[in-house]
Amino acid sequence: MIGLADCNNFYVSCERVFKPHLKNKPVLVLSNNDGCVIARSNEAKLLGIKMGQPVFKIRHLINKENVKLFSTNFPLYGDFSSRVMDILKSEVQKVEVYSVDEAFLDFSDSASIDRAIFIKNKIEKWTGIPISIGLGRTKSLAKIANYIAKKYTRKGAFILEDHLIQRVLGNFPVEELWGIGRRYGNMLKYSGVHTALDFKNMSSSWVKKNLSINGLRIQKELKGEKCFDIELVNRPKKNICTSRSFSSDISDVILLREIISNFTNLAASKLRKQKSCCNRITVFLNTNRFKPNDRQHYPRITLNFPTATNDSIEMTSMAIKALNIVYRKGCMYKKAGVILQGIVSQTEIQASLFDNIDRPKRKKLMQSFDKVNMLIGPDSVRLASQGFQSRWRHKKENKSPCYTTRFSDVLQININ
DNA sequence: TCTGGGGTCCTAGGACCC
DNA sequence: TCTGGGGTCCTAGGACCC
Repeated sequence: MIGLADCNNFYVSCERVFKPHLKNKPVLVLSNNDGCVIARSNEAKLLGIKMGQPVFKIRHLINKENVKLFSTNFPLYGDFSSRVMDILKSEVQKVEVYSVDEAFLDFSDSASIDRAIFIKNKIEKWTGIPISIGLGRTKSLAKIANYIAKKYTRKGAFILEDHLIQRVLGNFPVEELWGIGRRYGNMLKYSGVHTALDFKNMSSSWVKKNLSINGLRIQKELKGEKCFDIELVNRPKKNICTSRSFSSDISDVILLREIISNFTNLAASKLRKQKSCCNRITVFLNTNRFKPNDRQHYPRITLNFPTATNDSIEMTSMAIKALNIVYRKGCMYKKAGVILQGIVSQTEIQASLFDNIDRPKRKKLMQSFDKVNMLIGPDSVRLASQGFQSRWRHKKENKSPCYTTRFSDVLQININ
């Protein structure tokens, strides 16, 4: 059996740990710039607030129902995530950390509802984060079991045993299946496939033709045939992207250079962290698509490095070169980003005959760069091109303290 | 006024090779 | 009548995930 542990309303739950009076109250966590809803408490879901909804469209509801808002606080969520994962790893031998709030667990040694409930309770007691655990023969079935555990059980745990599969699938909406998104969901319903059971009974060749190989795998998994294994090593990323929307529109090329320089440096440090180099860099800009009367421009350009690199200086000058090519004067840009591609391990680099950079020296420089920034804080050492302006940075008006990752934010308790 | 960020995989088609 | 066969690599676009 495979288990899926999934934290309930994860970001909201993290915020509630230090604000227990918000239990049973409607709470939202907002995206960067406090623009969209990215996490909702159950109470907020009941008010009809949707995932991804722009905040300004539900402002009246927020005021009327006294919904509590939080800006994102990723250091806090990241820290809680690793605490939860550590507990899971102490209870189960093989754990695949699937996302910030989800993990697949190998229950092949012993799968019982009591064991699942024990783990769930331990996590809640030790971290304050509520979690649900679902068990099934395959990852896809475990996902379904988790959905039921979360929605229909009190204990927060559920085992999808063989004799239940027929009935459960018959009542499970096809668009809720793992790997079936909105497009496929609509297409399936249009073809008369409404439940997971309908999907399971479709002809495999039709599924393969219309939903490609991955659709076929999902179908097999519903039949109990394992197609996705638990993966224990986290594979290095094949693409690394750093992008942001700005708090206001920007047309100033000098400022855009600073922004692109900052994005490139962030991406480069992610690249070095996983001990990789990249062969290509893409720079893109977007104007504000919600202002159709403004001049629209969505340029993107990819430049190749002569030799795969993870050197911030080399990468930044390439990125700025790219920006200078695509930038159009007079356009108001709302978002920009940098994507690194052609990622290879730093030990497998094809050297170039015409390379004129002193690689060993630069490597040492980057190592010191990273070390200082790790010890003193991000961007303590930076390239001059990164600048010091901050007017493009995010609006975060409701950010909670970093209770668990910053000494100055640690809670103080007065004992009388 | 105001609309997130970071990923993966698959497929088709074009350019190229012998 | 009749115009080969078998590959690789790369990229863009489209689907999906959290």
